[in-house]
Amino acid sequence: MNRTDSAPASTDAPRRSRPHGKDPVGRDRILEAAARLFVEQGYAATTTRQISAAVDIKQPSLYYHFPNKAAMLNELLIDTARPSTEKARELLADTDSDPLAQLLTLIRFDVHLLASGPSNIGALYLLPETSEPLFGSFQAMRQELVGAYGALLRRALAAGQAAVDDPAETAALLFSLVEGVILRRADDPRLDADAVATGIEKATLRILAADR
Amino acid sequence: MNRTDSAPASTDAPRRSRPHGKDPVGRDRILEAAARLFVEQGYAATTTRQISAAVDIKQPSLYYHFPNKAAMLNELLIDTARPSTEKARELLADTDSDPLAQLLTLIRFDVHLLASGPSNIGALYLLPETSEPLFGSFQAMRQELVGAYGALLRRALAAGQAAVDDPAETAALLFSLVEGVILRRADDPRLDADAVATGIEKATLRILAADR
DNA sequence: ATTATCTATAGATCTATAGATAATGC
DNA sequence: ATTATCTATAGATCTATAGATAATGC
Repeated sequence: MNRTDSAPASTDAPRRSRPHGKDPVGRDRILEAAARLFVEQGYAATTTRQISAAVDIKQPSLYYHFPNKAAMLNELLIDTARPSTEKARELLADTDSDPLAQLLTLIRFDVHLLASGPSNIGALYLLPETSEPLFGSFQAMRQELVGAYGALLRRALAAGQAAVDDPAETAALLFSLVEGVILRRADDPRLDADAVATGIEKATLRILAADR
Repeated sequence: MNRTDSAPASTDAPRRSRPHGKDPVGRDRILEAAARLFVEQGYAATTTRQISAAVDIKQPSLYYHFPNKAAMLNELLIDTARPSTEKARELLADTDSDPLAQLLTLIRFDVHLLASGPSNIGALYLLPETSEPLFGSFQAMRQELVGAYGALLRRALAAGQAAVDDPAETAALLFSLVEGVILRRADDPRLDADAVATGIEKATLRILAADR
């Protein structure tokens, strides 16, 4: 709405043109606006006109940056999921470290990702539209992340660092405990990321019977 | 889609008319169809035409049963949330029983509600539209339920049945653990309700340090 | 007379395309 | 010449209302 800034859009990117006397809006500002609206209103309920208004351009101008509305959601989903997936790969590749500590590291990483940032970006994961095949690469990333929780838990069990009856069930439960942050933040926008991270870490240790 | 049944719509309700030679569709079948579509596609993405087609009537005929689309969602939300809220009230009113056992009863009740039934009905809670003021009475029921988790946990702590650092944080965490069932069921439609309930109950006992 | 449907349609969108154009960089 | 915008608009919806009508119950 309030587009009055005249500073360069970016500091390191090569300088671009400035038609109509303003700085170009750029994909990133459009994506930020779309993210906030998608999280607050949902994907289908958010119109391209609302997105364009939020960055103070006309609705058809969006199509210079994106081929369609779904491409915006796809990019947001992948950008949001990527850090977790990369962290998980990195941890899985390191087979020399303490697996329980690695699992806790992954959990803390994910919790901070979900609990920080200006908008509840993880709520994008909960949009019904994400289950469409169009967003398959995002779904694959999430499945990879779930798999990493399971793999790290099995390693911790093999190392005698945890004691649980049903490893698959426990891995799914831990994952949903982390994702529960999205639901909690939706209920309470002022959620304290550190308090939540601490609570989930302690709960994890107890669930794994790793604290006695 | 497949509307061929000719049995009476209901066994106990007073017999109603049958225009056009078919049994009347009735609010309940419409709500079931709407629920499935809202869960699968979201509210905004589901058209009134899709709902009507699912019960084999024409789109405007819906408006004989409901004033508008939002009224369908509102009724679904309240019907879905009511059992949990009533159970919670009932448990809170009984101050003579074992509070930890009561908390576990409430958790089991909610998990079964979310994990059973033909569609993932709890996914209605996650629709972005539910945060609109229009659905305020639903939101109030959910807040009451969250409050009950907190109240029962505090009673259990006072009775020395649990040991946690941060009761408010723990209550919110337990609640999100239960609601996590919605997310797990969205990922895996064939989720085993009993296995999940057992897993969550055990996790709860450990989180509360009530198992040692 | 009442119930539950139907047909027809108004009015309001919403997404995306076509083509023009102003500012910039070379 | 390229970039990033604009105006105008096609075409496809989507929700809800108006009014007609067939089947049933009294």
